[in-house]
Amino acid sequence: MSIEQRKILVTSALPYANGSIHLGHLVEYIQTDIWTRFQKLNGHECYYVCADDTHGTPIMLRAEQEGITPEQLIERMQAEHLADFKGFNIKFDNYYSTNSPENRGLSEGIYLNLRDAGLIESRMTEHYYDPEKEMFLPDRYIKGECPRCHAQDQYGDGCEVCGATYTTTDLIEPYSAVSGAKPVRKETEHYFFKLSECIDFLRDWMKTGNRGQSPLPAEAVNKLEEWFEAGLRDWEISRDAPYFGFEIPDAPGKYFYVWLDAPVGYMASFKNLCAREGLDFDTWWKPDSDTELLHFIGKDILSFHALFWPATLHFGGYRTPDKICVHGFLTVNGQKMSKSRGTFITARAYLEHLQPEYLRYYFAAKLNDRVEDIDLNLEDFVARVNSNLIGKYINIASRSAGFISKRFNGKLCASLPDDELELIASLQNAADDIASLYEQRQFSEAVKQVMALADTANEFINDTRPWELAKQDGQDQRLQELCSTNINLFRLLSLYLKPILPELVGQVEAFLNIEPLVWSDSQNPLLDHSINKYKHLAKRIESSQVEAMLEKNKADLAAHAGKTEHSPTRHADKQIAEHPPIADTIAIDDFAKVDLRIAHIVKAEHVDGADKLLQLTLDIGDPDGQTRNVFAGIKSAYSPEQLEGKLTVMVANLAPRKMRFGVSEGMVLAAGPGGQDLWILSPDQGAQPGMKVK
RNA sequence: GGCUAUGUAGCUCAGUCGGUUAGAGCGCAGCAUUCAUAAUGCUGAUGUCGGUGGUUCAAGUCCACCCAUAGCCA
Repeated sequence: MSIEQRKILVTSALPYANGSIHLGHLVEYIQTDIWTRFQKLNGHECYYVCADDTHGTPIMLRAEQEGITPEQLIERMQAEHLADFKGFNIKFDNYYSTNSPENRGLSEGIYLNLRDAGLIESRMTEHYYDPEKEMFLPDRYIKGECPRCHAQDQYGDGCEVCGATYTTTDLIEPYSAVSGAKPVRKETEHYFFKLSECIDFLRDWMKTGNRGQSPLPAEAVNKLEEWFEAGLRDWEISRDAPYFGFEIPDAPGKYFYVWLDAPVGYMASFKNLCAREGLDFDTWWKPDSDTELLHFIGKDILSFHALFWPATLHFGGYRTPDKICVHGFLTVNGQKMSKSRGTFITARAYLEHLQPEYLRYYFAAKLNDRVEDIDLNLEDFVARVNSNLIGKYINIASRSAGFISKRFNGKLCASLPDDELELIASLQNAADDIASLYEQRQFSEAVKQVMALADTANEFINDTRPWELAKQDGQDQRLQELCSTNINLFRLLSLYLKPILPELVGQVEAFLNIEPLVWSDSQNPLLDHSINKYKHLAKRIESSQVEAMLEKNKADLAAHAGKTEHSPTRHADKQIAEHPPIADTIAIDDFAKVDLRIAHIVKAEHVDGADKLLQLTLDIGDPDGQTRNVFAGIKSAYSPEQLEGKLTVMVANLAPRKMRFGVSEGMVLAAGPGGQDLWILSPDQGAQPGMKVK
């Protein structure tokens, strides 16, 4: 394949410096890494840059809680992140930090350009303020009572129990999740980016991109149409001190909101690389640059990358991205990753028990160019790796190499008969198709095609029966031809898998005694060449390894419970606060007012139209056999089947409350911050329905 | 609640413009094979295409509603 050399800059979303890398993150880094490795094998000038996203309130508060500076915290997290990425053979050309001089300079420059273009405006706005902590609070740090269903401890943006969405100011009895203090409303000046004025540019960019092609997948275009339809709101880009971030140049005491400088971190990381490698930054970032710019992101941060980012770039004086590659989320065993189920698997826990390239292979076998969630089914993972990678692919080398080293001193034939050359050619001819699948990020289809070629190779070996020739006199030459053919087939398969399995194929190259393979090598068979003695290249996964990983992961999560809050998404304001402080002291009489009873969950069912609720039928030992009907906001943590038959504790004398779906006659007790991290209480064995808890 | 997606064999997924009997890999069963750290080949069984209703000569595919899963609503 002779092609013009392209100049391509690729990024993955920046991981937030407040949490560990987990398998969900890795979908993205592995996807990006495979794509960039493929481009490099194909001879293009391709750079893959990333950085830690280091600013924002959660970092500031966590550092404070640990008694260290934010700089110390982000340095430690960056080292952790880098070790995890290295463990999975993610090869960045540069990995940097948003807390860098380059990023400060670029962010300030973009801001000033936007200001000069008349797109920055300051307005007085009212926000919640924590008088004890003396700081403004992001919405996620305000909790209170839901204005619709009156559930307690709900966040400022929506109710986990009834699913209502509202704004923080609607909360009843709000309190600060940082200090527990009652927040006050306070006016402050904020800076806004007038996104509303960018709508024509964005509509146009969404349709035709930089080169007449939409930079977005169809699903994302739909989503943007929806946003355009609703009209774009201006974007608040400042935060008040105290804040860990960059101070706004012409506004002392005001800081850039973390999401302003985070994507600029892509540029900053690249600028840092330019300085090191002598590249010209402007060639890549000037308006109308003829280089390519691609961002790989998860579907959760589409708005930042498809609205704010292109608009800030365009009006800030830079080029816009050519492509936003959007992937879905990772589920484990068909469900959202969950700490309580032990499926919130960290990169570290995986690496301690399993080989990184097996996960790379599994993800590759499922990834495509669409915004779809992919599932890590652990049983399927074991079966698939063992049967495809070991049984089909590695086995081809293993069943041919012995003859070559024992009988022919490691030497491959100098020439092959036409039939064998034809077979090799049929694999060579697949190179273009497979390349185009990699290019289009259809990795699952690429893997499928490579595995079909591996099947062809195994069929060939079966049909030609080299092991029989080995026992016959005078068949040496034929045996050598066949085994040389098989080694050539194996070499081609290895090349085609190299973007996915760089480390394993590195071992293959050592075994074959060849220079690192590049894509164009597919067209030249390996003949008249000495290979090294075969050492087994890869081992099967034992399911016990997976179990050990889950155990270890569970133990880690338990050890860190309450210390670090993870979030399935990876950015600042999604992070959840620490435990609320202990409430005011009460007298025993106050407690005695609460009538707690052991309840038997007779029935649990989904509620039509409710996002968070399960309807429970509870038996609390009523002599007439009367049961209680309770709506509990625990759907995100439990399925009905998990609950039926269980014993739990309920408040039996709570005033019945009319909810949208019926009357709730009490509440069940549960602990945890919410979402999947919610655990209902259950009594020790022997307790009977109706017993009073005292 | 609104929106964007997804739902096809035990598992993981293909399925183009609506067009014969709905496919693949894995797993499973039987046979063959023993070069291969147990790996391979051949043969075979397996489906209420999430549900209901509609459009059509014809629906996995188009439409409406519902259910489930995930995400977004800045």
